[in-house]
Amino acid sequence: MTGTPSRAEAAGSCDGCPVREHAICAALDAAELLELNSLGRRRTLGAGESLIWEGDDPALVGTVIEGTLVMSTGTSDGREQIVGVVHPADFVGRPFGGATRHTVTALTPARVCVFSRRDFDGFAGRHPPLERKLLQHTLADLDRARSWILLLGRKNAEERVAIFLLDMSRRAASDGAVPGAGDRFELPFSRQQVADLLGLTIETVSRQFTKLKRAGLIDLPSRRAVVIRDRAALKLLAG
Amino acid sequence: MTGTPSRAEAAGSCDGCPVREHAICAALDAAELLELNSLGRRRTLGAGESLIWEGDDPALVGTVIEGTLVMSTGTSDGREQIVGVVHPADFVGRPFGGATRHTVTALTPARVCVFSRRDFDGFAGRHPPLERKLLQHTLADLDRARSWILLLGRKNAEERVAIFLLDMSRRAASDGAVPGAGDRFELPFSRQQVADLLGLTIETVSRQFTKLKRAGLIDLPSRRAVVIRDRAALKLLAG
DNA sequence: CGCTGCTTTGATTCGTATCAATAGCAGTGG
DNA sequence: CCACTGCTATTGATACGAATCAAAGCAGCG
Repeated sequence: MTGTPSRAEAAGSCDGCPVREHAICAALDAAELLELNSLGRRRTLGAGESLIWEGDDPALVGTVIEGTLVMSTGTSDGREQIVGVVHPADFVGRPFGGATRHTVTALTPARVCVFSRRDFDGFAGRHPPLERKLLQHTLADLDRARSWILLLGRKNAEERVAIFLLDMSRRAASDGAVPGAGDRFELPFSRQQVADLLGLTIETVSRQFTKLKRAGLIDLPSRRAVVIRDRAALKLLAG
Repeated sequence: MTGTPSRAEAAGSCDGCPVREHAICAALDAAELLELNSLGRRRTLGAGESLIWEGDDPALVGTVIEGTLVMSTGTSDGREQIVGVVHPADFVGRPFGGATRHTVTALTPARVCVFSRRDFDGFAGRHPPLERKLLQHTLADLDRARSWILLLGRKNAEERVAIFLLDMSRRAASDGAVPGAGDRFELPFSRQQVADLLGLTIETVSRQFTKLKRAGLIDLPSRRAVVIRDRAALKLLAG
């Protein structure tokens, strides 16, 4: 999807940044952007690499430029739960006090525009439009978190997997270059990670995948690839 | 806890408002507060009464002055899930576009300071400190939603109930007039509502309550009353 | 070609839901 | 004051879905 970064982008400027219009930065004009930019830096992450650890302090915040990341927590006895998925243009980290509660890990190679919380808080305080954009992003995150609560509280394994696949498909369609896409995509998640996201075990996820495949609703050409064959039926299962 | 409302408060002014310092209004000075106040009105709700319905539009937003409310959604086949609990000083409703996704219902008699979303959005846009406060509240809500995701995704019935009771106890202690309180409190929830909150059935909740009672960790003097007898043990169960 | 790690599949167990009945409490009217 | 009613909560028996335990299959990679 991304070609070679332009020289300006590589050098850490915001010109040609693919999320310029969608991230909170959209609230800033060129001069302000330059100022904010001088406070932060680009960070590249490999798949599996973590940006922030649970309980981290001094904390980092930032905007995802490229790649998919997850926020996760564990219970004391080792059970894991993914509590949020972070996509390009999403904001990550916890501004305004409070220790970071989650580990943030890249699932795919990723680029993030990061700031120390201190710097970011200060800058945001001087730029209300930025805070307004951040508020809007946060409200959207909260909506997503709440539908996830419904999924985890009241949906069974089949419904969870159906919802997950439709969700992934929608996202693939939205940022896919090809307009007709969305029916065929690569998951950024391993089976275990899908399980950690849906509050299930890897075995249950696997079984549900094969069940959907056998029923002809989806196809699984490779471990990470998914093809939606019968979206309507899938939506029905999603409840 | 509340005496007779002062004449000013009854008339709809903010003087002596019990959440003046904790709600988003804390960001405003006297003059601004007067202006905001002129846009809204007080609404009194009886227990069980709803303030906002799922898919509502024209939408309402506001600040809870007194009482406990819940935000809930249901699946098409009638399963219910509570996706958020709203306490005094909390903000409720969805500003900035997007249809309201949840029904908001009072569990106890409640007073809410309400605005039309349109009016509120406009006012907020002209008052950055208010938006900043709202952002902080929203970030806190998001944190709470995410710990709830962990609970629903990875905790068993016993852990869920233990966490719930400790949570309720903490809240009772924080707004209780008596400083030594927190070990004895009234639940604003029926058993069914506890079940809807914890993603369980009423029978499972009841069984866990009796189990904790028999184990001597809690006491249940009446349907809604709870006494914590062994907080340490309860914390252990909470995981 | 044979590791190594991920995924699928199978057998069984366990926790919670479901179904069904009883018990307790609050309100109502005799 | 007590029977009656309706509602909420508790308790019990059983069923079912997902977890757990265990093994085999499959891809990527030295």
